Amino acid sequence: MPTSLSKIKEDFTQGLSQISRFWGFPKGMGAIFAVLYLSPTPLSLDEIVRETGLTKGAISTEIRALARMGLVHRSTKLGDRKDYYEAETDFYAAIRSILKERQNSEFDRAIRSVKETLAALDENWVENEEWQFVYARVQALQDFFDAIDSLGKAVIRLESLGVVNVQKILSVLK
Amino acid sequence: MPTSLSKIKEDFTQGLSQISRFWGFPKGMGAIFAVLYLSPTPLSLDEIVRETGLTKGAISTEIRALARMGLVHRSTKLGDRKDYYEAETDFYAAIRSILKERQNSEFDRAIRSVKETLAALDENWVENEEWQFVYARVQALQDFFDAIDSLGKAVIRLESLGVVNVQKILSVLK
DNA sequence: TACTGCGTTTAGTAGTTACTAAACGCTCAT
DNA sequence: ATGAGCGTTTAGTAACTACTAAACGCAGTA
Repeated sequence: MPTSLSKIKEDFTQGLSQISRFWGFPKGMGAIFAVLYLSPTPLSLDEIVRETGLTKGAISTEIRALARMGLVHRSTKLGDRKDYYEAETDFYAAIRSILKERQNSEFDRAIRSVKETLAALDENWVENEEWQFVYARVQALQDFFDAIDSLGKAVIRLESLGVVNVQKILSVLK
Repeated sequence: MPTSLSKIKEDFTQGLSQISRFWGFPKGMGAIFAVLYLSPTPLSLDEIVRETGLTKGAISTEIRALARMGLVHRSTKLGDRKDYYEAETDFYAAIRSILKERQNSEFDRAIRSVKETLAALDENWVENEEWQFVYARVQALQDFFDAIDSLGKAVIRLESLGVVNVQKILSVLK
């Protein structure tokens, strides 16, 4: 017995909702993106209301967040007062946009605080065991963050290279 | 005017708390890890109470989560009924452990649901435009997840390769 | 046996979050 | 002007989360 296409779409939307929630975003955000992503044409706010069951207000605020992240784009038709929204399909571009958006966020300030700890330790150099121990540990954490950061920057360049290059990276790491 | 080492430690702990919260974990979890990470010796539960200001109960539950993730290790001394905890310093090992722990989590089930959508589409093949469109989009998302997954697996091998190799990767991508 | 010192579990709570419902303001058409 | 049709903002709420305080269980010891 075949499953209907609309049922499949619902399941897909459900999946993206959970993924969204896992990453700390509202699940509605994932649902909105899913609906747009599976639509061949840009959708109006009311159409999204119909597809997701959310209210206009919620969608309005969440779609603004999605747009800031570069995951959806807003467009208009001439002689039509509605806004229309469509999903970004280049995920690497979206990631780059998200990371840029995040630039001055809580996250980066937190990461930076580790670097500041290191600086504070430098300025208050004392020649004792505890100091040396703390310094080494904080330094090690900083190195780790730097490594992750470098890799992150590498990832967001994948778009211009094509996914095939992932294999190249893996072969380097072998 | 020099800052005291204990003040520096506090700031560091504060920073890790925020990082922890950003990743969707309780901020207390970050604080506990920070305290352990900056301690040259394993600490007892009561010592962690003293350093963090949290209650035993909270620390008890959160340290269990940290242990599951491989971020802290529990040990005991002979003839001492206390447990002692210390931080994992090999972050790549910790990441590997976290990903393993996550294996059957909500996240993986969600990711898997995309693959299931693809399978459902395969089983209900119909030769029309909408079907083809949806199939192509879901396939593209799946490809993206696969690429990220490959990179993730690459990252957790960095430990055995040394951070230098990050430069190698970057040069490949250049 | 009772006591002491552990870690754990549980009940309750303050704060946060993801929403809804509805008022609002803006822009265009009449 | 007035009204209709948009998106946005706001006030309120139900559900959830990260904690606290305190009871609990379970050793080893006197």
